[in-house]
Amino acid sequence: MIRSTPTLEDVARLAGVSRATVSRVVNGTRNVDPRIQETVRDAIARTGYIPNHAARSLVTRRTGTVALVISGAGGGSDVFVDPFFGRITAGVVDFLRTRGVHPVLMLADTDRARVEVVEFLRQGSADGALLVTTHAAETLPARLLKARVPTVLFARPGDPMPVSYVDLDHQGGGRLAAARFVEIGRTRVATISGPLDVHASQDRLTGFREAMARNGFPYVPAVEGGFTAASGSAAMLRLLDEHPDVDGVFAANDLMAQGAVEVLLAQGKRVPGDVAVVGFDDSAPALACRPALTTIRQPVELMAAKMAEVLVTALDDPEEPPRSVIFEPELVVRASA
Amino acid sequence: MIRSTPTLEDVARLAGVSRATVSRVVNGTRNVDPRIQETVRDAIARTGYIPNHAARSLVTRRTGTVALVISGAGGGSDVFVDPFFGRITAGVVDFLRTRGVHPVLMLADTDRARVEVVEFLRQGSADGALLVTTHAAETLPARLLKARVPTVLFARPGDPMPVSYVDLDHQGGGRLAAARFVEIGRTRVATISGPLDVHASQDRLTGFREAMARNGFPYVPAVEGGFTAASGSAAMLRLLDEHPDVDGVFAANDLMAQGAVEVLLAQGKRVPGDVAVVGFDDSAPALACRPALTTIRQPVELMAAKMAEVLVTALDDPEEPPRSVIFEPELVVRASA
DNA sequence: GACTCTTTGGAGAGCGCTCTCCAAGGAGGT
DNA sequence: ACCTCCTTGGAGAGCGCTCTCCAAAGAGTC
Repeated sequence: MIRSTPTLEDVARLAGVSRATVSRVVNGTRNVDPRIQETVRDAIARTGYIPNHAARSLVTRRTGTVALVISGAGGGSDVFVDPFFGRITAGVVDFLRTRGVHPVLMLADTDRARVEVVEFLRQGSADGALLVTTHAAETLPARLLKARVPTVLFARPGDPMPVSYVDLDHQGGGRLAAARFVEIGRTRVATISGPLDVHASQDRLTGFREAMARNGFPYVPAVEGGFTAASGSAAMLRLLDEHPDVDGVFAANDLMAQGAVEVLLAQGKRVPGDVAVVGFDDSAPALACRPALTTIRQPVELMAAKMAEVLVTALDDPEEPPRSVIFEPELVVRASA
Repeated sequence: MIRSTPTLEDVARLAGVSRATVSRVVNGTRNVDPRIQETVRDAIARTGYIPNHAARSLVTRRTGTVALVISGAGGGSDVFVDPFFGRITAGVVDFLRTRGVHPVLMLADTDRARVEVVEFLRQGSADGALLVTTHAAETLPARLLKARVPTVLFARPGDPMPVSYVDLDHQGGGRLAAARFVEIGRTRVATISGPLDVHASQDRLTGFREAMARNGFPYVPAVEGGFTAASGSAAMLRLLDEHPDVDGVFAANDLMAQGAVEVLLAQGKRVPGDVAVVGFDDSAPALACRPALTTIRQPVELMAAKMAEVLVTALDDPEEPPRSVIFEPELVVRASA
């Protein structure tokens, strides 16, 4: 028997009712006589019927999927091994699965890729976009907005625009780090910042410096890193060269902190004895590092889940105005500071 | 102007041709007079036309997406922070994007989720499935096969069945590790295996033991771990307790090796001076570990890309018989052994 | 110049579903 | 007993696209 997949029509015929009725029991719209429902369900089971997704979304204009767009500067698919994006994915998937929505993974690392993302959304392959972007200069938010694609960003957009987003109070995070150094009496602190074309990096740096200034330390040396362990090591080397007497280092993420600790240890410094180190994120490397990192916790999974929630809500009510949700960071004291 | 998205019909009217002709120039099927093509393209540009995906796939029976299914035992979305899955994702995305195919992420950690995966595929939401499964008892391959869903597995199926897959020669990997210990003259080696309900774990263990036996070491103590750093530490502790004189440890993945090294160092042993450690995978932790891990490299990205390639090929030619591609592991010598 | 063959545009039939509208029948009110 | 209202099933019109089939016109052949 070469039966192709059964359609609504087949089920209706077998149950002796109309297509509309079968559709009603499948979707639970409107009342259907319980006995007829029974008959229909039976027919569905017997035929092994399953609704065709394309046909359905052709008329409903809904696909039940959203695009999860990762916009790296040019890192390509390397981003997937970054624990930060892993945590985002986890948070997004965790929320979406409860709503029967599926994420399709897209990379927006080249202009060609960006165009493809917009086309993907415009042709209705997904109902909306979750955009994880770090660089302030990213053009995708504006393009998506123009194409009227429901979008929620992870991190506020480079230029102010009417779009929903979730974000962290990065300045607050910087202040938390500063407070820790003050608390443990460090007086010669420096910082390894993230890439300065990233809002979050700037904010962490600003918050840190301002809080230090308010505590009587007008100048905090800073070296720019690239959010990788290697860049953290390099930055630490430079810092040590220019300020050999440094006794506290705030790194703008855990990976860089890890790199810094390694250099410090290799140079015979004790951590936190000689130099205290504070990281940022509280991701896996913070725990794996020796000594374990004191860090500023960013609830990435929660933020990602919220981002998904905001999108799904917006999808259900397109009239809703854009929303922003800002999360608060938290100091996690471990061994390094 | 409240224009809804333009359709083929709109473009056709504007260009003064039929729907079929516009469809032809959009899809590049059949010849169309260059001048008419010009007119049509112009009309497309003027209207901002973009093909509707649902309508198209309703008739073509193709969606241009595949499901990337991660089947964890019950770990939930934590898997996304595991560098192993990150590497798989990277490899898959890297290949698929060159072919204009998009992966939708799905978790199959509960039976309910497994049913949803099968339904998702059956209703034609995706053209095929990439299934990353470790546990030999996973039922999804069989279900997918029964539903006639084009599928490619990462790791061979628990029970032999006509399905395509990519895999690593895990036994060969175990042998490579054994050879290293023999080469550096270790005589009291033990191993921390992965979960034994995972084929790969069994194979690595078997390969390792057999090779050691062939070199005159009939018995290799083994403790079962769970592929996490913590489980590696726990296993090392037990091993040390039962065999205090151990001078070589083969851990079935880098994460566990990392955990083991930590315990060793904490107990005052030198690595590799007193105890040499060999990991498996060659993922990020192998490099981050101090000392850097000597490990068995598994080309995960390549394997994942191949998995995607095999699926895409099968999609284009459904008659093609199942294929299996086995990759060879490689010894990477660093500091720990 | 009549023929066949090739090229290319148009017409129209679906793909499988949802949803609006209509009709039939039963319940309730007077 | 009549009328209105509510409930519920069916008919049928699309949703936007592809693709087969047909026709017209041009090219080539003898």
